[in-house]
Amino acid sequence: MRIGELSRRTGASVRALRYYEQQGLLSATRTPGGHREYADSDVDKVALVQRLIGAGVPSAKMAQIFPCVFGGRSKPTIEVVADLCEERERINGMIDDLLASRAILDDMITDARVAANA
DNA sequence: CTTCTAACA
DNA sequence: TGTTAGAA
Repeated sequence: MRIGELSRRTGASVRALRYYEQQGLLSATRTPGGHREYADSDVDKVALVQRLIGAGVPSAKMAQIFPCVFGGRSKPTIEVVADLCEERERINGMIDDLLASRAILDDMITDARVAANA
């Protein structure tokens, strides 16, 4: 499929798709006319990238942190494992912040209900 | 009409 | 990232 279809099927902008390629997160073959040609499996790859971006993982480091998933055929390094654990910790922090935010909202909602019925 | 590259009020 | 120009 070409970039337009991949864009529609993933929700990622065409711009973002080309950007992912620059970051080494996506590979595409070229048609004789120079157009990018993607495989069906790239839909899932883009979904993963989007998920990681959503989790706050810098796209610049993704290619190095996940060599086992993207292009690089190298074996996971000790440092890679360390980076992975680091990201995990960061995400745990995000989860804690979200829980705290929800708790605050819960209190606000409770107070608002009391005020509304008062 | 779709994609490509390069660049920026 | 969006967007835009000019070309294929």
